[in-house]
Amino acid sequence: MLNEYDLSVGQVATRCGVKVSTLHFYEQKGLIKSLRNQGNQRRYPRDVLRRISVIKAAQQFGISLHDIQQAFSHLPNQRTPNKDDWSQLSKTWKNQLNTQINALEDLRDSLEGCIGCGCLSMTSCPLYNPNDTLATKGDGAVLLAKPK
Amino acid sequence: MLNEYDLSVGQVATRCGVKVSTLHFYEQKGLIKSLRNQGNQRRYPRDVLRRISVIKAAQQFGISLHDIQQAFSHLPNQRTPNKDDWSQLSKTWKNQLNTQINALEDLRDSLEGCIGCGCLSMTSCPLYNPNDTLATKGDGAVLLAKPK
DNA sequence: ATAAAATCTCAAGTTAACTTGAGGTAAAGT
DNA sequence: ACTTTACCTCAAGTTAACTTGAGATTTTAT
Repeated sequence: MLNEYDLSVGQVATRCGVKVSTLHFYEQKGLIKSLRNQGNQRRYPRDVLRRISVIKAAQQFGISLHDIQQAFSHLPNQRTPNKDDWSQLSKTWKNQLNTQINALEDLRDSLEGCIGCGCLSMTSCPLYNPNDTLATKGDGAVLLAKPK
Repeated sequence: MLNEYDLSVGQVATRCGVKVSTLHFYEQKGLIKSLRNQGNQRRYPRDVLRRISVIKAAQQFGISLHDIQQAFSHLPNQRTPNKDDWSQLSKTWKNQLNTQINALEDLRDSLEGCIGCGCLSMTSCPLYNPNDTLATKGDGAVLLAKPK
C-alpha cells in the first residue's frame, strides 16, 4: 500500500491550477497541511485537492481566507474529512450564499428602479446615501450602499 | 440662485457615510470632481452624492474602482448626468449582476450536490480542481473554481 | 556522473482600496 | 480676538492575498 502522502507541491499546484507559492502561502495560513519527505520536500495527502477546491469555491463567493480557515478548523484533525464533515461545512456557506444572492438581487432591482429613475432628488431614492436623510431627519432612506 | 457647488468635503462625507480621506482618494482616482473656494477648500455639486451612492452600490457587487471609473467616463462631462445617462450605466451593470447571481446560484447548487456528496474520488465531482482530470486525460471535470 | 528541473526558506515586492499622520491654513463659534 | 474645528497636501502605513527573487539543496533525467 502506498503512502497516503504522495503528492508533491508541483503536482498539487498543477492539478489545482494554482502556483506553488500559493500552496506555501496556504500552508502558512493554516489552510492546508503537509508532511515532509527525507529531503524536506512537502508531500500531500490526496484530500488536499478537495480542500483547495473548496477554498477556491469559497473565495468565489467572497469568503476570506481567514473565514475559510475558521470553517476548516471544524473539520476533523486526525482523519480525512468525510461526507458529513464537508456537508456540515457546505450548509453554513449555502446560507451565506443565499443571503448574498438575495442582496445582489435587491441591488439589481434597485439599480433598475432607481439609478435610471427620475428621482434625482434625494427624498425617495433607495440607492441614495445611507446617512443622507435629506439633511433633516426622517429615516425614509434605505441603506443599500452601507459599507460593512 | 445659489452656487451649485455648495457642499464641503465634510458634509459630503457625513451624508455619504464615508471618510473625508476617501473623498480625497476618489477624487485622485478621477471618480469624483470638485471645485475650490477662495481658501482652496473643495466644494461639490449635489450630484456627487448620487455618484458616491453608485460607487458604493457597484462596489457591493464586486466592481473595482477602476471599472467604475471606466463606466463613469461615459457620463457627460459638462452637464449633470440625467436619467438616461444613469440608466445607460445601470444596464451594463444589471447584466453583470445577473451573470454574477447565476454564477453564485450554480456554485450554491454545486456545493449542495457536491461538497456534501459521496463523490470523494475525483472522477466526477464538479467542485474538483479544474486542471485535475484524474491526472490522466479526459476533460469531464468542470471548472468551477477557476481563478479569473 | 552530470546537468536540468523541482524544492526549500526567507525577505521583500505588488495591487487594491483606503487610512493615518505631520505640518500648516481657513472658516466658524463665542 | 481667540480658539476650536475643518481643510489642505504629501508621504507613508495597512490588510488581503499573493508573487518574485536570491541562494542553497534535492530529485530526476540522460
